[in-house]
Amino acid sequence: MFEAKLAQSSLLKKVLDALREIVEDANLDCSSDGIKCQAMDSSHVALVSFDLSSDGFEPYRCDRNITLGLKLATMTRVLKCAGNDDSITLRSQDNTDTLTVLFESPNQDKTSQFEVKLMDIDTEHLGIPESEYSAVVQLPSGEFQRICRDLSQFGDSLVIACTKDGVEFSGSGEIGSAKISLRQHSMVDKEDEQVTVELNQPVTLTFSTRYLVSFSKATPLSSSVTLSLKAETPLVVEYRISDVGHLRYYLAPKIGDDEETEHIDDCS
Amino acid sequence: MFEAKLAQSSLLKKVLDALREIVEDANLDCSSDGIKCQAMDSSHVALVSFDLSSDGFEPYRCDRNITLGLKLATMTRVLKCAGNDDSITLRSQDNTDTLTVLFESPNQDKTSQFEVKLMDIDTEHLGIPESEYSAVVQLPSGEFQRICRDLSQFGDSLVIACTKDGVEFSGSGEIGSAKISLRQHSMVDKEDEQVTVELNQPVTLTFSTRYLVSFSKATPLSSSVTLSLKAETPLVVEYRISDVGHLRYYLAPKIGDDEETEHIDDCS
DNA sequence: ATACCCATCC
DNA sequence: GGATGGGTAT
Repeated sequence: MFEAKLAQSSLLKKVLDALREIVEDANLDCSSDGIKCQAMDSSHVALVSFDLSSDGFEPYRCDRNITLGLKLATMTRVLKCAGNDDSITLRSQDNTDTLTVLFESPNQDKTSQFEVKLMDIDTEHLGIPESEYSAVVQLPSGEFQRICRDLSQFGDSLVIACTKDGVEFSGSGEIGSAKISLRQHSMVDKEDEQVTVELNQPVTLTFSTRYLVSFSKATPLSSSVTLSLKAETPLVVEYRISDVGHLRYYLAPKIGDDEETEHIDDCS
Repeated sequence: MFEAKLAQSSLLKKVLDALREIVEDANLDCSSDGIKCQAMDSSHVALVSFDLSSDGFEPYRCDRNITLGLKLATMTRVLKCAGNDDSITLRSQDNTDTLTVLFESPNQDKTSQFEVKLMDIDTEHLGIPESEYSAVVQLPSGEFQRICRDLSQFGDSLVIACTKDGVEFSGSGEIGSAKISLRQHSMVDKEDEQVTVELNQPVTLTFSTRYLVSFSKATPLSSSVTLSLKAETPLVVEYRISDVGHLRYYLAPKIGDDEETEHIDDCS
């Protein structure tokens, strides 16, 4: 028996929104620790994973490890049925291929219950090596989203260059070229509006703009985002989910003259 | 070398929005006086021009006269990348076909720089004769926009009739007819909400509603607008841009039974 | 790529 | 309540 109740169904909605553009189906791996998920986009260029600790749920019960294969389009439909402040409970009996989703309104006056067919999803679980990154940039997530969106007007590739002074995003295409610079400044009142660059070594890498735009759909999850860069290593884009866990994207840099994006599993 | 910095990039954005529906490409004529622009719509029915005095820029530098041929769709994309309170700097070296656009955030922590290819645009510079108008109407720009939009539901033609008492806008079409009257009243608290009619002679003229609706896209530039009317003379719709200059549209009245809009250069 | 509708912010 | 921006649908 698996049962997990989250006070804010909206949180799960945001997580789903953050995945939807990247993957169609995903396995939730549920254990006594909590819920983990790892999924690759269909072209094997990007990987997304998230971790929700059991501490974020109340109650949380997972008698034995269970994998819930979800069709995200279905889950999106279901989650649209949640009220803004509804709680959400996920429940699955062992040896069934069904997930029960239950929404409860704050005042308990309305409950909505859904039964969703589970899928059997082929999965390749990649171990992601811990790296010492050349640069770790933290910036407001809204700023990152804005930059990705703005630069998407200027070509398919987005260059991220980190120096001790800050970080520079650039792109160029038919209509012209664009370069956006953020200066490091940690002296700001609000921690969430900081831009910080932890630099071991200056680094400049090129990525597919389209994927970065998709990644930034996770913006509602956190007010800030961190980018971890290292040559010939997938970029990590991480959104912390307060008190519960995190959501991370991985994207291999484009390499060489043709600036093709490498498959992420070519870079292991 | 040409360089002009405007504290409010939003001002230039509004100017572009005011042109976009009328013309696709436009030449900015830059001199030590400032930046002027004059462009005709593709069917030669309407003309738009604006004047931005060098006083509105700081710094402003224009070593020698230079014409910047802009594709407005490109400039629109670039200006979308500006933050709300960013300054904007336009810069062009002599003998290049490139315009540099630089946005700087108020706190200087973010800068965005764009390189845009300039165009070579055929231009016919019309001299616009000064006229003694039969009537000059001033009204709140939002009111004018609302009236144009409302009357656009009632036919392609919009009649403007000025008398000593005020101004009357009317239209009629298949679904019925509409007449909107504004009484002159200069006794209002706020000058911007006044409706005034300076009348030399009562005048009633008919215009293409569609163009007037387009003109009223300039509403964000000024809280009031003036309409200058005279028989057989292009209507002038003027928005003052405080401290910097103005933007004007010209539109020949429809004449005769068929109520065809005359080409503006037929009326010189 | 453009237009319409919905949601969020002022 | 209105306006602006973003997302979705055509």
